[in-house]
Amino acid sequence: MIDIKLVREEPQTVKQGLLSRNLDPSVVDDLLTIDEMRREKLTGVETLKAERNTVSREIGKIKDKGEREAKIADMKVVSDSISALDEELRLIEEKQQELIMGIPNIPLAQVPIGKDESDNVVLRVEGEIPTFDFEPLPHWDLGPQLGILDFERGVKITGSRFYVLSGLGARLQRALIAYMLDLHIKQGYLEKYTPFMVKGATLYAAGQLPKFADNLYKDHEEDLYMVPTAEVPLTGLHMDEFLEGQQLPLRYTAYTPCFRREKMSAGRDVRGIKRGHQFDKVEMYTYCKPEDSMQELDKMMADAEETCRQLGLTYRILQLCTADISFNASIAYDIEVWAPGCQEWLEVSSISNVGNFQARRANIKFKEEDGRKDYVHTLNGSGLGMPRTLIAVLETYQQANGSVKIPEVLLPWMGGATEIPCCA
RNA sequence: GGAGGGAUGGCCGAGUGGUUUAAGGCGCCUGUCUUGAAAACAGGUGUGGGGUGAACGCUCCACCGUGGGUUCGAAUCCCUCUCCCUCCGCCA
Repeated sequence: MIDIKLVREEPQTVKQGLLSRNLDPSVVDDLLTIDEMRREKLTGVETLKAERNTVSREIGKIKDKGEREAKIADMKVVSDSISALDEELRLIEEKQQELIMGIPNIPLAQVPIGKDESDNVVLRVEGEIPTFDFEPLPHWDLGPQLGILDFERGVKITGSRFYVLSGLGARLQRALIAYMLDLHIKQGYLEKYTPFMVKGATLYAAGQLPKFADNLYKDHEEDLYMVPTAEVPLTGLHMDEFLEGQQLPLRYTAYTPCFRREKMSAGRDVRGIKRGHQFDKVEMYTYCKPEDSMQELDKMMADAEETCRQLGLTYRILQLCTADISFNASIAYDIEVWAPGCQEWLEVSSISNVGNFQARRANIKFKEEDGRKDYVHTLNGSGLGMPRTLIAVLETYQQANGSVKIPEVLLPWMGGATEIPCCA
């Protein structure tokens, strides 16, 4: 949520932010108009309330019956006006809130302007595009051939875009998760195990509601949603808290499954397991002071990148342009790994500095010993997203005989297996 | 699922319609005293929003778990929901 004071004081900044995201800036003027109305209405009703408070206190002390009755009658009229004005004010505030909740974060000046994702900037590519002396298979052929990936039964028990991992395939994914969590712990993040379901208020705080309601799975009788990313419960952790300055930065890592309807992506990426309604992810999340957030962004980037490097994957770093950074983000980078079988770059991580955008919604502040108070900055990044990392590992480490070698760093979790044999 | 109890400031805790403008205590901050500290004493100490001002500030409104209601006036009365505790039942 952006600051209404910023809209008031620097409407041009906000408009430019919207323009850079290719959005209509006229909402800023609407907001200014409604804010003016709101303050006018507020001043009026508060004056009446002040009067009522004073006179009501006097009424308690008045002994003369006639005088007392007269004042009560007067205040009844005042009270009725207050009720009416309060209701008008409520509607105005509701409208204002609705408008402000719909405004995305303002991109930082260094974010490249772009029209769509094709304007993202490839900052660098790490590792060589691997070459094979045989035709590398895409995972949708390789997985079933190895007996570790079962599309039909996933569809049978749940529906399209669901699959079952089996044997060493399931174990490989579990190894990836365990390895990533352990790595991030070493990098200074505290592991959290959170609920996989959250209430509506938590999703509002994280910026997922109201805008992305379509993408969420919701319980049909309670106010409970399946998490679309661990970012949501990790934001919720410190919702409505005043943190001590000396506690910061707080760095967390968590594994959760993620549940998304993917209505927007109907028909896209239907082949294989690249995009499902349920996927696993290890997330990194940082709360810090505003002055430290760019440095924390660099750290989180480096920490996510280290995962790809240790896994021996070929990857590239993209700086997202204004059109492609998420609603919450002020600046963001993606990490994409190369999948030699399906011959494409797969997004396995998106790392964002959210600034105080989420902290405002979630009401997370910190206090310094010298009395300074401010909203924290939050950052989030995947480290990494699961099925796609699994795809890249399978496709990168496949051998001519049809087997798949296990990357060195995963061996401690593989129960002695060093490869997935071709007829598992 | 059933029965009962509870939710008040950073913490403890009083408060069943108007001298409560949330008592008192603890903690914290400032000052006096002291070489320094402790103790003692005095003062201060929440969040959000509005108005005003160059600024220290001044002032008003709201907030006693949530959302409604009754009333001239609600922490206090009524309804709703949430959460916590105790006991019973069921259960991986």
